[in-house]
Amino acid sequence: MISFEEFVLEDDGPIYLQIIKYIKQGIAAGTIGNQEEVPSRRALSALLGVNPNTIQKAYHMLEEEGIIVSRSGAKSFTSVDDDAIARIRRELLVSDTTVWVKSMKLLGVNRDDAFELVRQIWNDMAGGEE
Amino acid sequence: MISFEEFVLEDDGPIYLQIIKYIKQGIAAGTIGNQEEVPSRRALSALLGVNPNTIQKAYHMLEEEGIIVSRSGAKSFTSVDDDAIARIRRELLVSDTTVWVKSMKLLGVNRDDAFELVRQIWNDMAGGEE
Amino acid sequence: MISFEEFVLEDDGPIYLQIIKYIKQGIAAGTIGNQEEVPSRRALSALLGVNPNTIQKAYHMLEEEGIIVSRSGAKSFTSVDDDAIARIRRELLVSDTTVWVKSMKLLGVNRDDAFELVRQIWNDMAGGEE
Amino acid sequence: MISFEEFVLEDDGPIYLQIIKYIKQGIAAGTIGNQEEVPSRRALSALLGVNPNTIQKAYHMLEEEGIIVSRSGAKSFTSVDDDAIARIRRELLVSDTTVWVKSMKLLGVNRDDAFELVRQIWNDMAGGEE
DNA sequence: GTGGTCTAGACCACT
DNA sequence: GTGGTCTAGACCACG
Repeated sequence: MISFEEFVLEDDGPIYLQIIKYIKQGIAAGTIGNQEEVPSRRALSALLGVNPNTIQKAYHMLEEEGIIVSRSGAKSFTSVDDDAIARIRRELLVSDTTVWVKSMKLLGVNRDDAFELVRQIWNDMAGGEE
Repeated sequence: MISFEEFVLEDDGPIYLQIIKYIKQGIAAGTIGNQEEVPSRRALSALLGVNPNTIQKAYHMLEEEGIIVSRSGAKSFTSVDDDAIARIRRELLVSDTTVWVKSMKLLGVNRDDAFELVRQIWNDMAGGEE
Repeated sequence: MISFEEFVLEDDGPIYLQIIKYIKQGIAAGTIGNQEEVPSRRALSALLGVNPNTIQKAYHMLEEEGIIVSRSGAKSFTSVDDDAIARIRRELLVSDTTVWVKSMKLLGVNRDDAFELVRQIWNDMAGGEE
Repeated sequence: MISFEEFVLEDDGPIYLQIIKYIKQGIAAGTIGNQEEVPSRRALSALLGVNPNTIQKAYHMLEEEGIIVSRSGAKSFTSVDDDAIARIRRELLVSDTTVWVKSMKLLGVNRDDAFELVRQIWNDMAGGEE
């Protein structure tokens, strides 16, 4: 069963996109495996405090991407082979890093200063690889 | 006069927020100084190809934050002292970098691999410091 | 025993309403008589390939209308006198035909062209009187 | 401008399908022409007493069928050439007539009796071709 | 309990 | 004012 304990709802963009990104990140990180059970619309709706329809929209788009499969009346599961995982992982790595690099350039920071800033922040944060 | 040459319109979120963020980043980067003239609503509307109302909305919110003020008829100017600039800059640097580091850790990327990925992407992008 | 051989499941509206309409039409047509046995929930569920709850819902509404009643244990039977049959039949004939005539008039079809269209379609369809 | 004076909201099926059918019938009957203005979402929403989003759904599906064209911020218009009109007309004629024929067969009415019933009802109704 | 669909209301960008 | 999108709540069929 996919856990949403780590999920925090931002008020940045559409909620359904935040959910999609969270699941993709989990798959790319290996936290979410293949044929893993997905929380029901109602359960996740109650947990996150959003409307079931919003969850439905996120799941529906993931289903169109082939990342989860749903059958009416039955539970839903992930469906990701190794190729799909690699594709999702690369997609997230490039998009997130591009956003950050763009921000650094806009702030007039050169690459070495940016790396130095990362070194200061990286170790202060918990979790992940060291 | 504030330049919008570096500005690229994304289809992420509301346009007026993108404009606000661009100006704040410019101030933080030092490319936009104090008492610098802001393009007229009409001119910026034509340059970016967006509706004048959208520009008006962005300027209005910046005025409420005290970041731009209207003087001498129709022209508007920035209004930020050095302390404000330094504060905004540090805030943006830390928050954007923290977001990216968090994402890399979620994806299980170690620091050296993350740096290597940045090196690949940094030079492929136009603009900013080299 | 009511036969469901002629029944075809559409994807128009709620299934339980389709079942109710089918039985009412059968009564109006005379193919379903008074005190005729109704298939068990389980049997009809298996025959139509729909969920037993859906059958239950249809039967429950028919019971509330007094059209079927439960007798002698689990078996259910129809309960309609001749006057009721004639009234239902006339209602269905007039309402369905009125709907069709209204549609033809809206489309600007005269009566003879409408009849010619019916002749083309009537024979292509299976079942019913020839 | 398309008129909705003749439109009556049934509680049969989905509202957006009723709206789609009404517009298609108008096009097939010649009541609605090419390049004719379509009521705005808000205006039709207020007139029919339904949510603007329901109108939006109907219009969106009509746009996917190429029957109306919409531009953001501008009014919407129909877009139907003679071929499209003929296609829509045939589609409605066959589907409506098929429904009626199916109903008559289920009620055990033969073709001649059905025709006689139509003759009784046809002239009692106002409008359309005589 | 499950997933799927329809209707409702608010917000955004644009003319 | 216009069209487009996001979130919300209720209902239906199904296991």
